[in-house]
Amino acid sequence: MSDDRRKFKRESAEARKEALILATLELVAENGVRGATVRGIAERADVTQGLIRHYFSSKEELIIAAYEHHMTAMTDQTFAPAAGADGTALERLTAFVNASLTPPVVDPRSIALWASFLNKVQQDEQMKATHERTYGYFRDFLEGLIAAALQEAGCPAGASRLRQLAIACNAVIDGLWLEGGALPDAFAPGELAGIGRQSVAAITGLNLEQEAATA
Amino acid sequence: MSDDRRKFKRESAEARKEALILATLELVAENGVRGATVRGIAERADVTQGLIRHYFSSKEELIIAAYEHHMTAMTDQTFAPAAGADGTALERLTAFVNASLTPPVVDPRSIALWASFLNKVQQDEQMKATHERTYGYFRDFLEGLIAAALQEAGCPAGASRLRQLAIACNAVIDGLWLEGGALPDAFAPGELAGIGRQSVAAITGLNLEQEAATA
DNA sequence: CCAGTAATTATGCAAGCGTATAATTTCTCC
DNA sequence: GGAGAAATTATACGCTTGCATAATTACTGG
Repeated sequence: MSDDRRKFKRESAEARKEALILATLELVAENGVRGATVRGIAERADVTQGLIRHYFSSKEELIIAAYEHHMTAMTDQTFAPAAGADGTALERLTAFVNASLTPPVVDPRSIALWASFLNKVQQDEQMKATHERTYGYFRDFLEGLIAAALQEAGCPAGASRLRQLAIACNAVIDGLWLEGGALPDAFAPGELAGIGRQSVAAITGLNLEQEAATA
Repeated sequence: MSDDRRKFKRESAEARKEALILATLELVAENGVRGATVRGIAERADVTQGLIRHYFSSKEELIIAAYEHHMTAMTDQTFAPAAGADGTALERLTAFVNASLTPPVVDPRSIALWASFLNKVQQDEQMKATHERTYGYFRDFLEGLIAAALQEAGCPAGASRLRQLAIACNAVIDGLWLEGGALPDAFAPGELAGIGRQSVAAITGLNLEQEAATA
């Protein structure tokens, strides 16, 4: 009948790698990088530990792959809503703030991952490069949005002031992202994004108080 | 002559505990909680590993003691400059922002410690309590300063708005603290505090642009 | 100055770690 | 349908870990 006596099923390299990476991210978020053991990851992915070595030449390599996977997912989630060239610069800035401060970007698991990876990022050159590239991309993108919105509003700013505005707005967004992830129940849905829009508005002098129109 | 044949020196319980805690914080900042091994800590404190068990009944207990030590040091450094009742509320708010965004509060090691402890904090009840108490104290204190400064300026705010302002200002400070600690060379001395003052000013509508007068 | 006691070191143990390699099992192709 | 190849499991090794306990060493009080 339905009792399948097979002891395992073969999967494509892609599917297996992804499953292992997802299991790794779960355990890293829960127990940190060192707490994410090869045996634990294998169990979470429903395979035996030997298989990990078949797809990744070391635990280090798996960790790096997982980190890159996570960073890509985060940037995709953040940038997609604001990447469309349609709409005014102000609308795109608003969409960016909103996306950065609502799920799935705001999420306890993301905070935990960010914290867990921090040590490794500071020590491993490859991870450091990934981190700085992502971070720089984020801030430059934000600075570009602010510049365009200010231009649009008829009050363009110099390079020095633009840099300061981007640093400040980036900081509010980061800080709110952190608070929302660390204390998920302390804020009503949408409250964080609302405070974010108001703060960015106050700092830049722009008016992005209203919710972004959904496309 | 000066060749002291003694194999070790006895120290007071206080001094030994503090030395062990400081060694623990160093290693936790460098390698995370799991990477701070009993043997590593003992070596860093120039003792043998057995001594740790003599002063702390387990590694867990040492970690908790180290966390509490660190949190106390952080709050002391942050609150001391603004705790003096002298000066206007605006001056105290300014001093608070400055203290939060200059060394030794802004420090790569603090960020590393914060990240390393995060996992443990979310799992251990005692550490969680310490964390929430510290965090709540920080935000309530900031909210009080903002309330007093607004009152002083003749434009008091309601409870709901006050809460939002405190959340937003707390977020900017946290975000800048994070950026300054993660990228210590990206900012000129005092630049972070300057951006912090400007941002808090923009968000609250207060005017704390000038540096705080030193007492 | 010398015994007693507490601090400190020295040694050992069981469990868990990452990694390596051999033994199986599943699938594909002719 | 059976042989070859690749995926997966099974087993083992050396090392590190936290913890326990015994053996030393340094200090103190009479």
